[in-house]
Amino acid sequence: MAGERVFELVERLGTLVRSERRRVARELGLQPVHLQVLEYLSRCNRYSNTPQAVAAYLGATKGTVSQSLAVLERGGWVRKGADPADGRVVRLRITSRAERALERLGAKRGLNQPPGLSAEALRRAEAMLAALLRGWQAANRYRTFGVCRTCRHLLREGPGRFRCGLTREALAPAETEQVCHEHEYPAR
Amino acid sequence: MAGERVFELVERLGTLVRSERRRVARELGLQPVHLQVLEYLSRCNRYSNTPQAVAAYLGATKGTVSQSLAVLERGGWVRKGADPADGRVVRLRITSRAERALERLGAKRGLNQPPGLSAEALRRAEAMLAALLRGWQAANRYRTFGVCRTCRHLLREGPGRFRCGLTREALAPAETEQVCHEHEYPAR
DNA sequence: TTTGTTAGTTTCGAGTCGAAACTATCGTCC
DNA sequence: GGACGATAGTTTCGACTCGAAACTAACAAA
Repeated sequence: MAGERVFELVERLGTLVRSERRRVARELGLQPVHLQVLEYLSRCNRYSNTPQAVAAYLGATKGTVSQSLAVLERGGWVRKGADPADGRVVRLRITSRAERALERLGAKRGLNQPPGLSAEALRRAEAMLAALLRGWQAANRYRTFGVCRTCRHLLREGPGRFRCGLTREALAPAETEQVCHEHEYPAR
Repeated sequence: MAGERVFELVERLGTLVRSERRRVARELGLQPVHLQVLEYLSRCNRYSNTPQAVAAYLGATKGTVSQSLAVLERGGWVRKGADPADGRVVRLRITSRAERALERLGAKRGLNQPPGLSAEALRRAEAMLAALLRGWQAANRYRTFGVCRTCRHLLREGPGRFRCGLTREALAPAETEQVCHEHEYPAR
């Protein structure tokens, strides 16, 4: 069956990406998972920077994430803060040190792009992978972690004026490009 | 840049596949990596069933793999044997117990195929992913771990008659569908 | 006020992982 | 044939992951 083969290819690609990440993480003296946490926190919006959201994103338990965050905090990569509205909630922010590290990493990552593929082929691959991801996430009821721009809850109130239909809060245009743990694709 | 976005999508897909694998592994009382090892050993050919090949496949060090294999052997999933020609080499075989477990797993995996994609779309996705994988592997000089059928070393000596150009040995048709650690795509 | 829920932390044991030191075997070169 | 170097694996160490379960604290509702 074709789905089987696709599954396998994604696995192999995943192995490659992972071993690449492992290499980079070691350079920074971090575990691969730490890098994933930092990458997520650097791209998520203000509703999604909690330990719980990180756990959902990684598909790990909250206990595990709690420990990883402790390590990251000790190392000066992440700072924890209290939520003004809810005393139970912890708000996570990456430090400027982590930001700089991620920037260097992003610059490097641009270098190891798959060669031998035209820009057009890359665009098609991107669309295909996105569809694949949506299908799988829907089938397995995972959180989708998309950006607001593609979310069913986003309200467009005018040119450059946005609002989240869930929280009723206004969103800056730049914020609609961030990842949200409440993200849902529109019903088709 | 488009490559960046593709990289990200592959990562997200990888996370999904991994958390799915974690679930299945836990059912069997195994670590996710153990499952990967068993899957590899069930599909590789007779040149590729060594600890070193497993390490290359996983992108891990031989020390790490050695420990994982010890765990798998203790649990009765894998058996080690000596190589008749080279006293340094260990040959790995999965037990019938492991084979049965993988079969049940494969049957299940068929169920969680991405829905909402036509057979044609799946075929295109497959080709796209394969090209992506080849590009990345070539760029980073990773071993490709393809099946003999797609290898530059495979010699076709007649209908249903094959030979490996590296080892000079004859290969049964079924063997040309197995994964090899010496695999290389033809020069383009 | 009690009861239940939610967000996080802590603890435990088995295992991962890389690095480095180590053993054993195989080729090669003189 | 013996020395040397390469190769295949194993072992050891320390920091960390991971899930499960017990736990704390804050919130919510009845």
